[in-house]
Formats: sequence, structure tokens, C-alpha cells
Amino acid sequence: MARSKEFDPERALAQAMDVFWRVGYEKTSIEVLMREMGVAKQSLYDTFGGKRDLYMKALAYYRDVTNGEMERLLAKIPSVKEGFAKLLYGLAGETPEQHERGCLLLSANLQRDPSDVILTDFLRDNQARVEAIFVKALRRAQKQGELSAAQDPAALGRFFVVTIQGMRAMARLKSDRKALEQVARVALAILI
Amino acid sequence: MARSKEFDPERALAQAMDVFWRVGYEKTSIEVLMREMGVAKQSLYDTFGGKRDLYMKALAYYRDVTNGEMERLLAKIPSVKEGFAKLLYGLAGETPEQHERGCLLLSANLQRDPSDVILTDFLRDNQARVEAIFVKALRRAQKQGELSAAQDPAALGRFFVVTIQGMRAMARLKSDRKALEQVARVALAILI
DNA sequence: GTGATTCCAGACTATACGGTCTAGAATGAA
DNA sequence: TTCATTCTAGACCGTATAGTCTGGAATCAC
Repeated sequence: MARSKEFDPERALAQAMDVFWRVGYEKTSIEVLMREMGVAKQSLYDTFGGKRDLYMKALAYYRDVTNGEMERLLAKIPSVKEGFAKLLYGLAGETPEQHERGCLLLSANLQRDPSDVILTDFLRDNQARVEAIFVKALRRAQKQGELSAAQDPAALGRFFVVTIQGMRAMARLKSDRKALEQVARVALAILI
Repeated sequence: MARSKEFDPERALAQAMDVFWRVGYEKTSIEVLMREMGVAKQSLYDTFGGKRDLYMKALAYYRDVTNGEMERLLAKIPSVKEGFAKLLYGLAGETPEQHERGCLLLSANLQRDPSDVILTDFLRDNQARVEAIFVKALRRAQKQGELSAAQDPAALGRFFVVTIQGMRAMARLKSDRKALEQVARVALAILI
């Protein structure tokens, strides 16, 4: 048989995600990817395909990690309102470096070529997934009597997707915890 | 003396802005700028400096136009709540092409190199300007008895900046008027 | 008309980058 | 040991692009 891989593909993918996250797709060169991933050029192309394939894999990896965390957070906290508060205040309280990185998928949305249907569909699908996570939690809140049955979970879910993306954009421009907490407080007041 | 310019520099700048808006800074080539602006290469460099100088001028132009429109809209409508409603529903009701373009300055924020302090400062300054426009309107609302004096105009102003940016991000990904109107309705419910 | 200036078209340069290919060393199963 | 496979290192190629430079035509004040 053959020689076995000397690097851990998942670990290398995580490193690639990290680079794309910090630097952005266009500005990331194959050279820096090789260095950060610790993989030679030929191995990179053999294992992940070209730069764009690697990018798409990194996006999927990012999505799985972050959505999983979010879902777990909302599920484990009895009070749904508290769960959303943790989410928003947690975002506000991130480090300046984290604020600067922002959200890989939001950056992907604003850097993408609109004619790139593969990427666009991927991001649309992800937005639907996040909305679904939020709607599920909001329905639970209604069932628990925490949230008025008159409210529309779908509308509220979309609202929080919008709020988080807006906060991410603001945080990326200026890492101002207090300002972000003000926004979080206003947004959370919707949940009555 | 000399020959006078054959093109209108402001008109050419508006065209450049349009290209950067649709295509993004990185993907915009000098060649397409020349074509769309109707200006030869040498004239472009003589009049506007390099690509980056032109970009910065286009951003300033965009800022002046859009902020001016926003300020005028909020000032001319007696009810401040109605003014914000017009703003948000207006955004929701834009054409798919407009949604896809999104906001030039939001794109600039998410495409920028964080080490680019000139651009970063420019965008921070603009965010402060927009917040100030909103705060001014919200104070008026309080004076008119339209908004509770217990509310914090600074926090609400930031909240609407965040909401609009989030809506812009969502609209760029998927031009869904009804979904955006749902979000607008939820956000406007804050104004009590 | 004259001369300074600006216009346009296009050649040219330097650079960066994605991707392919070559060559030899390292590895592991049969 | 043998041999297929994967590894690393780096040469190489094609392309795209920002910016400079050249040259000749057009324009305007004097």
C-alpha cells in the first residue's frame, strides 16, 4: 500500500478556516495557506482540491462548529430569553481580535460574487438553518409561557439573525463592548 | 492656457462609485473603470490619482449622497416613528438589484484590510455621523411626546444602525421583501 | 498662429498569484 | 526487499492587473 498522510486533514482544514477568517478569500494566497496549514503545495491540491474547494470546505466546517455551539447553548438553558441574552451579550463581550474577525459567513456574503450560485446557495441555506434554530427556541419559549403566543416566531427569528449580523458588522468596525451591549439590551426588549 | 477637460469629473466619479458599488474594490479593474467612466487611463490617473484614491473619493461621494437623503427624509416627516418606518420599509421594498448591491460602505467594512487605518477611520467616522442623524431625530421624537423620555436615544440610534446593516446583509443574500418587512415591523416596535 | 496643456490610444513594465509538473526522499504493506 | 503511494521542495507557466511612459491629435488663451 501507500504511505499514510503526515498531517491531520481536519486540523489542516481548521487552520485553513482560520486563515480565510482572518484574511478573507481574495487576499489569502496559496503560499500563506501552505505555511499556516503546514502542508506542501502538492499535498494541498491532492487533499483539498484548489483554493476555492478548500474555501468551501472551510465554510462548511465553520458553519457546523458555530451553529452547533449556538444550538447547544440555546438548548441547555431553561430560559429561552436568557439564552438569547447569553448569545448577544456574549458577542458583545468578545475580544477586539474576535470582533475584528467577525463572522466568516457574513464576510463571505459581502465579499462574494453574486453570480457565484454555489456559494450563494450555501449561504442562503445556512441562513435558513440559523433561523430554524432560533424559531425552535422561540416556540419553546411560547410553550413555556415565556413569550406571548401573539408573537410570530418566524419574524422574531429573522429579526435576531439580522440583529446578530448587524452587531457583527458594527463590532468588526469598532470593538466597543458598551455600545454593543446597549444594542443587545434594546433588541432583547422585543421578547415579551 | 490649456485645453479644458472633456468629461465632467463629478459625473465620472459617480460612475466610478457605481462600479465599485456593483463589483467591489478588489474585483474592479482599471480597465472597466475607464470604460464605465468614459475616461482614458492617463486622464484617470491625472484627475483622480490611483485606483485607491478614486475608491476613497467614491466612498465619500456615496456617504454624502446617502446620508443627505436619510437626513432629509427624517427631517421632513413630522412623525419621527413614521420617518424610521419609511426608512426601513423603503429598504425592504427596494428592487432585487438594489438589494444585491447593498450598501457600499457596509461592503467596504467587510472587505477592508483591518490594518488600513485610513479606510477604517473613514468608516468609523461615518458610523458616528449616521448615529448622530438618528439620535437627533429620536430626541425630536421625545420632545414631541412621540417617544418615552425614559428611552436612551444613543442606544436606540445604535440599534437602528445595527438593524439597517443587518437588513442590508440579509437583503444582499436574498431579496425577500416580506421577510425584510417582518424584521422592520419587529424593530419598529421598539419605538414606544 | 503659437505654445502650453489635456485629450486619447496603446505599448510596456513589474509583480503577484493560482495551478501544474518534476524529482527525489520517506513510508508501509505484501 | 519491493513497489505503490505520499511526502517535500521548488521550478515553471499562463494570466491578470496596477501603474508608467510615449506619441500624436485636439483645444484654448494669447
